[in-house]
Amino acid sequence: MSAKKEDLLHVAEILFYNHGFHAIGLKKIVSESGIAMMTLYNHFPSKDHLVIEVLKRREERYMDHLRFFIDFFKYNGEYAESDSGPGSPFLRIAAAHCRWLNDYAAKGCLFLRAKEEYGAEPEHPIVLQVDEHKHRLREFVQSAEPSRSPEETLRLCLLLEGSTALAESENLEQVTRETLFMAERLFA
Amino acid sequence: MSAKKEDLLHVAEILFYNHGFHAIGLKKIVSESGIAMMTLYNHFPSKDHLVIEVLKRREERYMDHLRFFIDFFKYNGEYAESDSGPGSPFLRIAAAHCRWLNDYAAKGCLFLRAKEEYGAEPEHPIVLQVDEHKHRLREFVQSAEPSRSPEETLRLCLLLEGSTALAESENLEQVTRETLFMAERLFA
DNA sequence: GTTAAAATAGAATGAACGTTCTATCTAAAA
DNA sequence: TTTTAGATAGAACGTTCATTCTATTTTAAC
Repeated sequence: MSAKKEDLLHVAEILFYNHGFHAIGLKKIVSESGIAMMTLYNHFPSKDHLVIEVLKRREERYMDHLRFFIDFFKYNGEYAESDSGPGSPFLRIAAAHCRWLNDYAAKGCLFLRAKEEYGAEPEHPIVLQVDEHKHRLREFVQSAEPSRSPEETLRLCLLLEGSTALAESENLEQVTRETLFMAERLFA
Repeated sequence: MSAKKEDLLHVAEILFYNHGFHAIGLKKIVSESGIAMMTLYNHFPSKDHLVIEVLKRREERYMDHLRFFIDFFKYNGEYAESDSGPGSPFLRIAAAHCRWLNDYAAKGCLFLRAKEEYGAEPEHPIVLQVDEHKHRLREFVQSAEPSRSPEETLRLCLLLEGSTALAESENLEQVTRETLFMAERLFA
């Protein structure tokens, strides 16, 4: 991947996340990333393709983040104040997700936001990309602790979505604390 | 309130909810509601003012819905399959909210969506309107069962946000079932 | 029935949109 | 050194945006 393309995707993700997909024009993206309009169209045939690539790369980073911090919390019990040790994978996922919120996601879930903005067409490629992402995330959670029932997996996903949404309007530290408390109550 | 203004706000809310705020132009709103452009500007000085009025009315309907179904579920224990009777206000709020999701909110929280689309300016009137709405909602939850701690109130709000978000990508009946299950586990 | 004010339809405005075009520049292959 | 292909900057295209203007019609008061 060329350095210009990296810059482009980096700037595009920041602008899309801060302003929304329809609110940001390609001119702002190329001017802020210092590349030419035709270079953008050389790498991506349309704005929609750029959006999809941004989503793919964010999913990759989010999943890497989860995997990294699940392991990290395994050896550092800081996901909760209890003495119960490193905790189950479910608890570590909750902690890793809250860390993601703190570091990168103070303005909601970019995937849901994309689905909301393009969701009037349920077969739109961007919408399908988001649906597939949410499916993969649920499967990741399930496979992290296969002994859990599908219902328990859905409950953890609900906690993750809830913490993301609530952190948009409430104090993140409180949201994190209560998310981990609820996860312990439900999955201990 | 004139009938034309009612039509305008009704159509605007549907279009905003289905397509997003930036994606919908005023021309589509006036043409779909069958009124003149200058009539819109006679009632609302700008698109932002129209958005705020749409949000105000949706909050009113949502709160009325909650109040109505909290009472309804008080005398009809259908919020859960348990035999525990009509349940606490917290449990009834969870059930009423899931009913709202089923009837009116399959595409996420319109308030959060507004905050996300206009949130680049934290002092934007639309953003402030959303912040105030979320504050009022939390106070409503707290006052519905004053014996609950602020932490418990935040936990229920997290469940509400989580069910709204998760219902965008998962089956609503499953989401409802697990939301009520979690509420019972946490607040029984 | 006349008059004053409000509401109407639809065009006009200037800016921004996604996309394409053009003409210049860069850099390796021959 | 010349050739060739791709990358570049930025203007141009046709459309749509929020907002304003104009000219006509409707409404209500006297």
